Amino acid sequence: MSHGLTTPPRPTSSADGLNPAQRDAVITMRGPLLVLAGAGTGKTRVITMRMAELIRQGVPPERILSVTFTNKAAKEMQERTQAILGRRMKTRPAISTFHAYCVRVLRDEIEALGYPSQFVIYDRGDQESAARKALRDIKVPDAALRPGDLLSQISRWKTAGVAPDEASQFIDDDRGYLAAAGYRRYQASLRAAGSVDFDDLLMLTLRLFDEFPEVLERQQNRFEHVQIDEYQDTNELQFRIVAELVRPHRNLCVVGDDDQSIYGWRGAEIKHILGFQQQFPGAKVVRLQDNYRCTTQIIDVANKLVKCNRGRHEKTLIAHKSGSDVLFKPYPDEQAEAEGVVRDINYLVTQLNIPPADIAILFRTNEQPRIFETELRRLRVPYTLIGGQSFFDRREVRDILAYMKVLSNPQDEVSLLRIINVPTRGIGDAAMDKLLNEAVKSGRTIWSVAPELVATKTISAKTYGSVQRFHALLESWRPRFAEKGAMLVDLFRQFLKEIDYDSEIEKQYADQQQQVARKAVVEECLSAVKEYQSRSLRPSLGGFLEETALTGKDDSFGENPELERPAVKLMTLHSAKGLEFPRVYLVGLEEGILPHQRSIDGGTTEGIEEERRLAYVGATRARDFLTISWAQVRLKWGKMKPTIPSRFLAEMQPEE
DNA sequence: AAGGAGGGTTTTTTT
DNA sequence: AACCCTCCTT
Repeated sequence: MSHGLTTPPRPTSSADGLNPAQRDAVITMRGPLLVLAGAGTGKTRVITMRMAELIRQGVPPERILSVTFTNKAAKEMQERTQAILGRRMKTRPAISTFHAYCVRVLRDEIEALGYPSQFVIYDRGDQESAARKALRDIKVPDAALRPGDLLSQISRWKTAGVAPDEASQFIDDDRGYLAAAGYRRYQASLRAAGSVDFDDLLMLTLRLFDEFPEVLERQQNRFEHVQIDEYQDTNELQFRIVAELVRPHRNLCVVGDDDQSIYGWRGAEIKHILGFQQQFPGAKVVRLQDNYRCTTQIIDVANKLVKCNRGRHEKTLIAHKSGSDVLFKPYPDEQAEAEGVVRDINYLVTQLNIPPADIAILFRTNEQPRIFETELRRLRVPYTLIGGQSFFDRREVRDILAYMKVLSNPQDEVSLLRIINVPTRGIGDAAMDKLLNEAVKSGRTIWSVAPELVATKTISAKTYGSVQRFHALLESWRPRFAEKGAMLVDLFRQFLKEIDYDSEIEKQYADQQQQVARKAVVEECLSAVKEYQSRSLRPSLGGFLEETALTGKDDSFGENPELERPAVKLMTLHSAKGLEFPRVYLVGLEEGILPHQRSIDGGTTEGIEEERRLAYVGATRARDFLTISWAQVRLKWGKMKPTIPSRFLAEMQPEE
């Protein structure tokens, strides 16, 4: 049987769902291979199988690099491989996200680029603060260019490999001019703090590869095989890193589904999966179209929907089990929608004994779950909100992480700015403004310009005293945290006591219950540190921060992983990628929400097509039951506004 | 400098 | 409706 474009597979008796030719290609092939795997065709299983087979054939595990999209997926793959191979695996395959892989390379090699090896990774919140500060430093008012917009422009530039100095060549209007200036300032301040953002991790790795052949060679020699999951979501930088890595042997296996590409806004380029055969001539292509997850009814609806997209590899999923019809439910308003959905769920859980964990509510934006949460709480249905901003965006968590960052890195001005007056210690906005202006102007730290400003009476002696005291406090604690074998949790608890962080909470929240809840959040942070310390070989504040930046919510915080809790799952369509549930409620199918207003306003077909793929991803998360709902009236900024049913509804049920 | 009242704005998804 | 910013008072 020939390789190349294989025909849709007939289901075979083999449990892996591959026909012999595919099996052959997937498992034994070297050289470039593209596995086009539709939703629910078991692509993770295929990639794991391949890895296990390579190891069986004698490839040392550590010579295989598997790149996944999330840390959660990495962990899962690690476990599956372990389960297949058990004791035969003496070493472990390198399984990680792109970013985690880059961090490992950079920790060893980044000094060549003039960065400290102990660089700090800025998470999304830090990036926003840094962008805000950059705009402040160059005196751009918020109205002219929002920090969020600056960030996405910076990200686009970085992904395209445009350095700060070059950015002005790529602008066509005043906003672009401001953005270019903002980019220069932003990057300079990260540089000065020895910090990197997510894009830097990729960009700097690529720069190392480009400028230091011996570094590239070391990495190339490390791996004999590279495989990438969710290939449809790779951006330009990731693509180029991979291309460099596999250049000597071309043993690259990528798995993905162009119909599930939902990160275009983050720079993901469908062209990489669509053009794989041009990029890697001679590549074999295997299509997996047998869906083992959903019912015929669900697949039918999903197929109809995604067929409306133009730029895609043609394929049609084939379902293998029948179930009940997909339900389409209009509700008078959003309140009724939440009540209706939760009433259904409550019935399933209490009357039919369906495990709550079998049920998911999926939505487009993070403002949607609120009302569902309220209903779930009212009926006492256990639920968890996945992702979103729940934990990490809480003020206390951000404060605490900022303190840790400042303690582990004196240069981190962005974090310092957040906490220098939290709790209030007499360093007000006016004084900070002057300190920062002088610091920016002379390119020094606020600590070193403070004496001059007090001498010229720019700041008051009282303020100066507070600044000095705080500086001394940080300096006295820093070495204690840096000590070898320091008990991080205990130290940090003492530290919080000394700065009297509790007083901040008490001041901020009048309500007793709120205070208790917020203090519990602080405790949660501390237990995360404790947990990290007990598991880590050489624990340090920096190590903890790196982990939280990279893995975020899944691992380092929270007792048991959110996803495994016996509760109804609430999450955005983006977070639902890669998951499946017996029962799914896809809510808010309205113009302006799905497709999102911003994509509609963008006016491009690609924008709408990505929204359509998002709906497609949502629908195909459901194994057996899918309910799609929308509200006919929705509360927007305190006002009821009639809605227009999503265009996707008509596409999913064409005869109506 | 700090806290509180009043007014204006709200535009997505996340490694 | 909720949040953030600004201005005002202490």
